[in-house]
Amino acid sequence: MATIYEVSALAGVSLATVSRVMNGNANVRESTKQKVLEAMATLDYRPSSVAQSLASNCTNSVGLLVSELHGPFYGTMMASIESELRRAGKHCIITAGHSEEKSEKAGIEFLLSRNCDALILHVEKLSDEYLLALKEKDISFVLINRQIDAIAEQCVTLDNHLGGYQMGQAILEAGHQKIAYLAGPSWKDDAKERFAGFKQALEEKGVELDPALIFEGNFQEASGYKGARELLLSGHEFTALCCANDEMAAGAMNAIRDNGLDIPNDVSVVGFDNVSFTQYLFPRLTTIDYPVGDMGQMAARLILKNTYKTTTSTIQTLFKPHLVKRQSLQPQE
Amino acid sequence: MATIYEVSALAGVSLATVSRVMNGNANVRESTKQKVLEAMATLDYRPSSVAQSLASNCTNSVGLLVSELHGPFYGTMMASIESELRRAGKHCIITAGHSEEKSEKAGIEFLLSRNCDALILHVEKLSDEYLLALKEKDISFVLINRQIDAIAEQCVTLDNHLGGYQMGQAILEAGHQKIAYLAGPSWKDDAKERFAGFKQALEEKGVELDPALIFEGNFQEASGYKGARELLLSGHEFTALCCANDEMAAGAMNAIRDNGLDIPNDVSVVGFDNVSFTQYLFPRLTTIDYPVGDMGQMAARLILKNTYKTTTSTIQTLFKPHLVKRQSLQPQE
DNA sequence: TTGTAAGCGTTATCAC
DNA sequence: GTGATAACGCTTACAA
Repeated sequence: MATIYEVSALAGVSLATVSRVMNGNANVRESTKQKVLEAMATLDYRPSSVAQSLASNCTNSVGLLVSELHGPFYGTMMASIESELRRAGKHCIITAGHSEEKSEKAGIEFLLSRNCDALILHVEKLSDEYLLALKEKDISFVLINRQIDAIAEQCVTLDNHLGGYQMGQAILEAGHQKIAYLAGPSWKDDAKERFAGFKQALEEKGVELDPALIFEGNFQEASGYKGARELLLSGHEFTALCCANDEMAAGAMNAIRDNGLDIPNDVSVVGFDNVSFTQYLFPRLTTIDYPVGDMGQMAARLILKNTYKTTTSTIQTLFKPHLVKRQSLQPQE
Repeated sequence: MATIYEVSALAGVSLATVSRVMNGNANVRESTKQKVLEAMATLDYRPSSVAQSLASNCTNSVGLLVSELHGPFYGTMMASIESELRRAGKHCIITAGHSEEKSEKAGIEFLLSRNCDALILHVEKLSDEYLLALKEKDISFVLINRQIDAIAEQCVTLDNHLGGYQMGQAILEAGHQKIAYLAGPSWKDDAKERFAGFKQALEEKGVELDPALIFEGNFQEASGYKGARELLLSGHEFTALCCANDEMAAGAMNAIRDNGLDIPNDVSVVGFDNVSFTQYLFPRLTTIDYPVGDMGQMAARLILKNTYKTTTSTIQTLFKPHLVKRQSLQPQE
């Protein structure tokens, strides 16, 4: 691989001049610039990004920590982040935190050991304290799907409460009164907020939520299956099942049908997130859209603005969900 | 950030010694080693991976090019690759090729500009020539889901022909005779092979495939919907619909039901790939398993073995698919 | 076992 | 405008 030395020799100029035409900022006479460009071309020169990083103290890399690299939710998130950063000439190093504290810490350490200029973190188990300590260490990062008031300006979040509220509204408007709820894990803020918003919608209309019709799952399909099954077998009637995310809704739909019931004639189902497979479900799932693509893009822009000062686009940190009407929710006469 | 100089000063040893204890290969007296370790700890020293890369001419990074970062297939692939590499202390830089030649080239250029030690490529539009030229340039890479005989040892592939054959066998064993096929794009090798294997299975049993019951889609859900719909409206009867991948199967299932037919009573459906959402479909999709996780892991191991010489695990480049029986395929009396 | 010193390929600060 | 030259923070012969 040719180096800048060979280019400078061939072009008959100094290192500095070659560097100048590469970076295009300083003034170089057009004719010398051409000589350099030619030399680069004939040598098939490519600058060493490693040497550039060492000299400039900037790696142009941002670390991305997600819970899993598979899964429709993270897929959309990673895709939007990568594409936004790549347009700006930055690359991302992606790694997984596996929803475990130790693993999330290790992931951050790993990214830091790679000298990322900034991090985008989707962490579930890490404490606020740990994250605030990162901030103290002058590590620049943005949190996605996590709210810490002290650093609100670097948190990109969804209004989960509103989403839960919209879900509640939707089934009430459809005339349902006997309603079951498949909750997410209560230690997760988003799960709590979705549930709180949901309950608020019901309360406002004076509809009571039977405690026997609440099941706490873990956001995975299997727990959706199990939850719906138990709810069904408990004997408490319901005409609508609201699920705190789409995975659980998918599991629940299977359970409902395995119990011989029809969706949505016997029971309506509503999900949350609007991940891609919801359109493949039968019936197509009515759900609350989580604009994870937009949020990923915004997380990337925050980095671009704060760390690289390369964009001035306006910043938004709180996003709003919205109802997506499909066929799994049916009006109750 | 503390540097190696400060560590060496504090520990009262030379740079080289610090470097030695960091890398753990050369011999260092236990007592001096402890001094160095202590100094590192009190300074909270972290080596600069950038400087290490420059000095050692190894970035410990492997570039990964996939068509899209979202999508269940790529998700599983990326997850397995990342986890295998990470265990070995390597990181991956992931980017998207978007199934377009220009974009795939740009992706590779991008990864190369980042000085990756090796690449793992899932490319669709790039020519064999281009890939062989990469090889000539001494760029170390492995191809996933792509067979080029001249560099077979660095191609990790699935036996798609066998998969198509298994699919054909499965529906014949279930007693179907009137069979429709939703093919993948004919310019893709995997699509061609799946179809060829499928046809072979039918031919061996003397079952004819009506040309009017073949539709060429593009592996996306929408084309599955469209294909199934056209097949249905064509008036040619069939009791089983075989799809060249799961996405199209999902679309087809929606089309079949939108046309008032039942799955699997009126028509059986079989998919290919066994991506995660197939278990959420109703009825759960019978499909051919594509062991993409194992293949991703193997791709990573190939890199670990060839580029980093860090593993000696045995290498396998051809993988076999297998039938996964679920509920969408029903025996025909 | 440990130290010295020459790279690695850039950027950036000065002069000129 | 252009050229020297000193960083940047490590690794790695080669000596000692």
